[in-house]
Amino acid sequence: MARPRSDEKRSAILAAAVRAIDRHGPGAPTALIAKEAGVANGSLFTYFQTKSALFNALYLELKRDMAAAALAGLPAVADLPEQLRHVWSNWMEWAVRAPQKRQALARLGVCDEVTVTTRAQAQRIMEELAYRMKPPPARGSMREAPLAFVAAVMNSVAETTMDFMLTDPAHGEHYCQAGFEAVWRMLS
Amino acid sequence: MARPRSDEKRSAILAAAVRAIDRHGPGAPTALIAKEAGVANGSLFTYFQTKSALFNALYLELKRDMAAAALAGLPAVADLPEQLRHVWSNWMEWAVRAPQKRQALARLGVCDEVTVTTRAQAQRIMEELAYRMKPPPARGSMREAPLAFVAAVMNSVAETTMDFMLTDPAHGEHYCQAGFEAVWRMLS
Amino acid sequence: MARPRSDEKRSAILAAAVRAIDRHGPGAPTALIAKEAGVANGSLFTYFQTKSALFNALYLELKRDMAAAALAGLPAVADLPEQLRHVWSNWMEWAVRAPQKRQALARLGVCDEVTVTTRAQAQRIMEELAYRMKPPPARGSMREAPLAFVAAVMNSVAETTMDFMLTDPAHGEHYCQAGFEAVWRMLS
Amino acid sequence: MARPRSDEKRSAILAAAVRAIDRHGPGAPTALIAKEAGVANGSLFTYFQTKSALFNALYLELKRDMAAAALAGLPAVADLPEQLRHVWSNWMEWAVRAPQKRQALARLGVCDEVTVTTRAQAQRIMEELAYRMKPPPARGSMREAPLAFVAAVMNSVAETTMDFMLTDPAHGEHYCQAGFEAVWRMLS
DNA sequence: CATGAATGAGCGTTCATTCAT
DNA sequence: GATGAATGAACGCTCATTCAT
Repeated sequence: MARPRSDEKRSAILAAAVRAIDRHGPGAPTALIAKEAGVANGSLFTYFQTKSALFNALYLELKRDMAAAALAGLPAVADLPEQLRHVWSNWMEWAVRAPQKRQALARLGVCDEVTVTTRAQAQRIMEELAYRMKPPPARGSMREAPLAFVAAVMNSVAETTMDFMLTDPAHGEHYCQAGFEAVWRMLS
Repeated sequence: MARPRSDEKRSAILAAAVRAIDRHGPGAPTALIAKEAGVANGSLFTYFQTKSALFNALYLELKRDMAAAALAGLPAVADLPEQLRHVWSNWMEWAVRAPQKRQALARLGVCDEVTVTTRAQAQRIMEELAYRMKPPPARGSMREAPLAFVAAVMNSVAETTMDFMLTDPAHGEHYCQAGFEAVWRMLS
Repeated sequence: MARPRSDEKRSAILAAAVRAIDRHGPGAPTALIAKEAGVANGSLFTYFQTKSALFNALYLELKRDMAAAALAGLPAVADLPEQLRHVWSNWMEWAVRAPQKRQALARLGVCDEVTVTTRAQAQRIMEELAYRMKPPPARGSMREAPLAFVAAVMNSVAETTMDFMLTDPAHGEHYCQAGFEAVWRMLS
Repeated sequence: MARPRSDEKRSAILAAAVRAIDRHGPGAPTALIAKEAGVANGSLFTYFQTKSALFNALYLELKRDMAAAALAGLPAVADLPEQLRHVWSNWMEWAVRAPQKRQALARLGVCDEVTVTTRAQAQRIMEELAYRMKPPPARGSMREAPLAFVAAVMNSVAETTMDFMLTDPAHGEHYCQAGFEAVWRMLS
């Protein structure tokens, strides 16, 4: 099957899915997503074979988006802690800037429709983040933990931090700081 | 008085719900839950006014169960690190012993049917855990973070650790150890 | 089967049914009726074998109540028009005084659960009213109409009049008058 | 454009609803209506958002149908009584010709799902009938009654007459006559 | 390819009636 | 007899997916 006509429509569907999942969770009807995207009900299935396929694609897209944001503008020359802080800030800022994406991603993360395969791909994306943030292991037993575990822990702390930043924006900076410190200690 | 409402049936429904949510997520049909519990479809609604009510009750029950397991047999006299390690071990063991409960709890935690009120109650339960584990803050900026945030971060690391322990049981002990160390460093 | 214990309970159920049907129509749950009557769910079925049986009994009771009210205090010696006006006034006053009964009766009148047998019995009750109101037929073709038809027409005009009196109480007297006049002309 | 919404199907649903309501009252299951209309269960909801919406639309449609039938072929030049008799005959004939519609309309008329708004629209339709039948008020107190009341009374007598015509068709003509006379006297 | 009507299995919940206590 | 929990068929409505246009 040739690639469907319009990349624009594909993107519109993905963007609409973000908003729909943010508001209604993974139970958001495909009809609603299509409507928000400005395409017909059935057209959604031209671009994604099933609702699951859409969700899997979206999950990866959001992970990539998040990772790219976190790594954006990374100063090549800077001492390690500064780099780490930069990545962390970027990451948290992404969540604050695009709360719908953040929420959609969180909801997709726990939804059965996202397959193990997809999750594995996503993990690989995240491991790069972890890799960049991980200092040379000096001591402690976390150093022997597989990268996947480190990445997952880091990610879960990040998620929690984002939650608090979004729920209580007045102290956003404070949570951001505390979250970073937690991760930093964990890793060092 | 007529046949009294049976605690046994109530428990059977809750237990059935655990299994059903473990397998099918919060979308698990009430009919399935009832069937697994060995009661009629409509009887479920004698014990819980709505599916939501059932889920909220179950969420609290599972949190309480988990907290109780974590705090079980806490040695009164022991130095702090030992106590912490004990709690952490209990906690992880609970997840390994009752993976369905663990999974159901995780799924309920991200489901819209669980209300803010219920979450607030649950948080209070978990804060006790955090309180017991929290060492006297000596330095660092985590010390100024509200207890809720500390509890949430700790919980998220625990969840991640459980995931790895359940997915890769062969290295369960290793993850348990690494997770503990992460939390320990974070807090100290 | 002996008559059930308490006539009081039977009456309480009937009275509760009036209120429930007034508010919810014939779809009112038996459980609600029982609750309003202050008896247990199942007890209702000790006094009335089925919901239908309850409704049929209530229908007759209300018709009787209405007819009795209409004929109450009928002056033995008075010219015909005066008697008729008296009956009509009584009738309308009943509706105004007991709007729930009136509404319940109206709702039961169009409900399938009330059987033809019951309706026939009710008609006999109403025919007495018609008989008392019917002047000696002098002319016109209504004179040849069967009493049942006359009674039914009279009843339908009365129902309509009641509706307007209850909906627009400010002009109640006016509608009462106009309704009476309509019936009077019809019959004379 | 995709398959357009079919007026044929819409009509089939309305017609099926007439039959279903005639037989089972407003409690008729939507599934039954859909089946009788030869469409899928869910298709009914493509044409009418809810069961209530269907009932409201049907109520208006039937009222319009009835009014149109009553006014059909009204001789332009004829003395007043003759015109009135013509309308009345048409009206009664409609009931005899389409007893299911008549019955469905009667049942819908007392059903809570038909809203006040719909009833108001229906009243406007019926007032035209009343207007055409109302002779120039010469005397009596009905002349001061609002048109709505006159229309309602006329309608209720018509309904009663229809009932007798349908229940006892052998004397249909007789009831038709007597009903007309009743209305005529009432109004004149 | 785009459209949106058509499909029908599936869901949460209700309720008349029964029956264990 | 009184109670109210138990039952399970039934209902209105949704929604992923298909397919006629």
